[in-house]
Amino acid sequence: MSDGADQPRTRAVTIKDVAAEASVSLQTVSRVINDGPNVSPSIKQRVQNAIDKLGYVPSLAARKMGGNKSYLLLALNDRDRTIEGWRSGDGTDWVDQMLLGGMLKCAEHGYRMIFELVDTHSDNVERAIVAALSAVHPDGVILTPPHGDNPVITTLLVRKRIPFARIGSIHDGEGYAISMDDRRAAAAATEHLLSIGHRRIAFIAGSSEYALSAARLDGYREALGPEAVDPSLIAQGDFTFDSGARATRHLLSLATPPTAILASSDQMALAALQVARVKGVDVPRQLSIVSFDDTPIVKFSSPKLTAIRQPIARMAEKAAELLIKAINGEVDEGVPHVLPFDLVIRESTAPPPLELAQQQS
Amino acid sequence: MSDGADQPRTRAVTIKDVAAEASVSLQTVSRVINDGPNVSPSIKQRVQNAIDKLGYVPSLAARKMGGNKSYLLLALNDRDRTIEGWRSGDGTDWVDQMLLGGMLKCAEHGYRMIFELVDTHSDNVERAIVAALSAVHPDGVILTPPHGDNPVITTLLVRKRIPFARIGSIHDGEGYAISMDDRRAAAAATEHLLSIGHRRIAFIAGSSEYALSAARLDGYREALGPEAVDPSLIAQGDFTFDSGARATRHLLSLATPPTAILASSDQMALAALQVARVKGVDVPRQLSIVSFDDTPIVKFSSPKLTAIRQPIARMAEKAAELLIKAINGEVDEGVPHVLPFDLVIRESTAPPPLELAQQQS
DNA sequence: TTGAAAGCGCTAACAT
DNA sequence: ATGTTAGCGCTTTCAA
Repeated sequence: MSDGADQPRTRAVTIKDVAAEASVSLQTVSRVINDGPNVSPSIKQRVQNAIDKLGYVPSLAARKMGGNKSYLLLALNDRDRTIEGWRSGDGTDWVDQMLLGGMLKCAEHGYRMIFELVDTHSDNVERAIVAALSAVHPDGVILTPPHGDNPVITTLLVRKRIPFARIGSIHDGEGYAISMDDRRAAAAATEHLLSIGHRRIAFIAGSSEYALSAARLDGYREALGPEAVDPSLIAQGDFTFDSGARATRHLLSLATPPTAILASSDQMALAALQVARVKGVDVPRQLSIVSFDDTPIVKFSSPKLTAIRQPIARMAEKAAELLIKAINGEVDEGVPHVLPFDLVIRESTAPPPLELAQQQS
Repeated sequence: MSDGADQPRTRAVTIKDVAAEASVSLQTVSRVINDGPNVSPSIKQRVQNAIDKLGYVPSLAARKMGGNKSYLLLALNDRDRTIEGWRSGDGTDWVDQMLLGGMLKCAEHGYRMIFELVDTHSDNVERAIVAALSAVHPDGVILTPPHGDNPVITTLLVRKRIPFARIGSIHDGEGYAISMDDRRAAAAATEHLLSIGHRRIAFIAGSSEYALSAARLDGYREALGPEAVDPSLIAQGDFTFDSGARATRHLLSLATPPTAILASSDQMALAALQVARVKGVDVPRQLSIVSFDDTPIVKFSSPKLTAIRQPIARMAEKAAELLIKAINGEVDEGVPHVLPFDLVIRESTAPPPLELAQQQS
């Protein structure tokens, strides 16, 4: 095997080359790159020309070594949950949406987002995080559920003085809390159902481990009006398909079954749809269904599901934006950032059967 | 705002600290980290203890600066296509599957995968790639379709002597070609349809920009047998839903329409399904549909689609594995690596209507 | 088998 | 407004 000394191997272009080309010092080039002060327009132009001519791009590693910035944001996702989602092909596009929002925003500012999985359930979460931080040296960290609510992680980050954002985390505290208004979203979905005539609206709650589950339930109650809440129409689920199926079977077997179901996740809504089909209950004519999250699959079911759309990309974008600002010293208030959601009305919601609507009101 | 000089800010643990802790030189620690030769077991153990005690993890940036390895693999994806997929929420999990295979394999070997988008259609692809390479200095690059077939990119990588893998690229040449056997897969799908009695099997081709489109068409032709190929049953698509809908409308309006359709992508198959529904054609009783890719959504359509499953995760895994080996000098032959596919039979395929089957055979 | 010295490409602090 | 110097945390020589 020829040991490639045959070609003069194009050495990488460094700041030195640019400095030589422009006949200035390294430092001046560095100043131009970093948009630093005290560079005369003419020299700046000269350096810029050299950069363009040589196609110079600074090495991230070297920048990190020299200064104290790595131009890296680290996005931490739950390992088990993420891998399980990928393996099962459940159609959840959480990761994609977060890359969409996060990567593009980072790129805008010359940053890069490193995506990493962390095993939360292990008792040495701390070690795992420290390892990632030590290896990557990110300028900021993006925490996704449920990491944003893990005090081991947040206090570690605080101690290390690394700015971080908590996506999907509601409570305030250290780091930027970024979420959508789950309460209002549930209320909006409920109001939509009320507005088209439904009165017996059931709610399938999500796992109580997540703060947003309670928020959604609150929104549902609020929209209904306290006096109109029928506890028998509130079922407990855990976001999974199976739990949704179980809850729906229960609800539909009630003496006076609901005319609409608001499910706290797409999987549970899809389960409701399937149970309804099996029972011969027509959706949406006999039963309306609204789901939460709006992952891709709900657009491909039949009927397509009306859903609350979670603004994941925008949350990731916001997180990146706030962190980059923080890194540059533009400190933002620690106020929770609540992003708008969408209620996407598709085919799974319709007015209730006439006789039932009358009988109820 | 208090300016945190209150806490003694935990300085990062470096190789120096480990050396001091173990009372050895930096170099010895470096040797232990890199599993280098000439370290006595006792010292090695001592150093390892210090590493564990201090929770030391080497900095990627520093390693890159010192040596010539970055422990980074760069995965290049098509910018427009990827973003468009993310924005539209089309349910494609290409990126997820590639992260699944690539990231986990990288992690096994202490590597990291950096995911990056590149605008292929721009005339300065080269500049974009050079920029990414200069910034990241990856030890290897993973090219995804259609990048693996872009000579501008591959020759650049060859010139820079950066090992790379071409996922979904069939032809041999520089870099590791990793693909699934698209020809055999299309043939297998066609054979499945033949075996349950179909004779008029239509094929919706994918965009000719992709080499695999031709391979799939070849497989279809081959399984059918040259003499049985009816050119009017071959329609051109470009992987998108719309193109699939157009092709299907055309096929179903033929004087003697097909009893089965093999579509080169899930989106096109889903489109076929929808067009059939609109036209009142029952799937699978009057029309069978087989799709390519097996993204999550095809499991949630009704009927669920029979599909060829692309082993994306395994291809990414293979790519990472080959590259890491190459980096460590274990050169693999340049032989194309063809990975196995699955034909997942679900609900969208069934024997053709009896009268048609008879009339045809 | 171990250690010491040099340098990777950059930035921060300090000149000028 | 520009240049010079000293590292950053490692690995790669080379020396012992």
